[in-house]
Amino acid sequence: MEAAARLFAARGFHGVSIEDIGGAVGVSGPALYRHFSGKDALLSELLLDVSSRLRESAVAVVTSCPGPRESLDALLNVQITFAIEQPALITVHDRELGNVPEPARRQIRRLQRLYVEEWVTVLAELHPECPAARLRAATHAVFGLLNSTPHSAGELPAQEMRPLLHAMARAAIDACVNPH
Amino acid sequence: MEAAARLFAARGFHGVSIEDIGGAVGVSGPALYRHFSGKDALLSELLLDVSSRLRESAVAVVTSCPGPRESLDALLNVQITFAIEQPALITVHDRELGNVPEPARRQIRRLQRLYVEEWVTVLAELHPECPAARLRAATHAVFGLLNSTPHSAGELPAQEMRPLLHAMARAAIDACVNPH
DNA sequence: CGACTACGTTAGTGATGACTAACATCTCGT
DNA sequence: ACGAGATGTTAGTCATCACTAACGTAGTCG
Repeated sequence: MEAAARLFAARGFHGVSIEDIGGAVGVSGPALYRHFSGKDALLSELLLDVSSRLRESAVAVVTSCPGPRESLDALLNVQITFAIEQPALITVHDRELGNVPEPARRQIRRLQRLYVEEWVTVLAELHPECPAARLRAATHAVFGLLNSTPHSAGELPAQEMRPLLHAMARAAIDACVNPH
Repeated sequence: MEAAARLFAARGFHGVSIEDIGGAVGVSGPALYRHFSGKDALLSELLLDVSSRLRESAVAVVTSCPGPRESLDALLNVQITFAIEQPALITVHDRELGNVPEPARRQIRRLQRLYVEEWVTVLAELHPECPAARLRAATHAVFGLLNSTPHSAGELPAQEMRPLLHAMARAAIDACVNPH
């Protein structure tokens, strides 16, 4: 699945063949059908895995934080860690939902929506006067900011990237409610 | 080309057939070969068009601005307008470079790099103490933020989206150099 | 009129790719 | 030891798709 994620991120779902994925892990082609019922199922499992891990982390982190300020910091760290350590998964996660067939598609959308709502809830506690739609748009914008790591890969070492992204995202969120 | 951009954005380059593109504009399949030498050429032309338009706008705007502060505002407006009005083009632009064959690929990369350097130059004038690598990473992060519009489509009307993105991006950039 | 060009059509063709079938092999528990 | 299940392999099959060929039909200009 890791190999598949890397290939899907690089060339897109339809640009990768079963043979490619098998080859990347040292087996050849149809061996994969012993583990996945098909190419679609592989993608579904990938996205379900990512979505549920993200949501689980978010829930865990928010419930164990004393207040919204700390929750937001923790949410930022979750997403930043994911974006830096698993750039391929992040890339596939927000590009390939359209290629997932219908039963799984709905479930993935649901998990993604719940993850976003986790953010929006925390932000709403911090800024009760801000309408939810605005907070949702801001959340998506912050995701875009944080998920830019695949594009700036190699520009900066991870140890510098991490606080940079944190500071930028934090500032962007504050600006969202306070247009200066 | 607009139809192709929409389809590529939705399903990925390899997920769209020549027949699909033709069908979307009311002709059927091979008619497209009267206008493009092939599917690759269509994609190349799309990306070349976008990259050069972006770079041209950036150069025009920067040279006609009195100072870096105004230049940055103008650059933000260029990118925001593009992201809001042409979400499909923006999506294709930062996803499908890997599917462009080699002669055109290099040229597109060059234009993209020049566009980024336009931003980095302006930012360097505003923050001379900040290393260029950091500014480059921040620029990519801001692009990610602004290009999030396809994800939050429909959340917010464009008239609200525009100043929101502007404020968030502005704040993120300031935070980049001033980690608070 | 009559050639030429621009632009469309339908009917192949050859390659690629997802998936299946039939056939090894390796590791077990008994 | 041995049969069973898990996990490979190679050799098809069938659909899809980029692209070509051959042909039709305006408009345009001599």
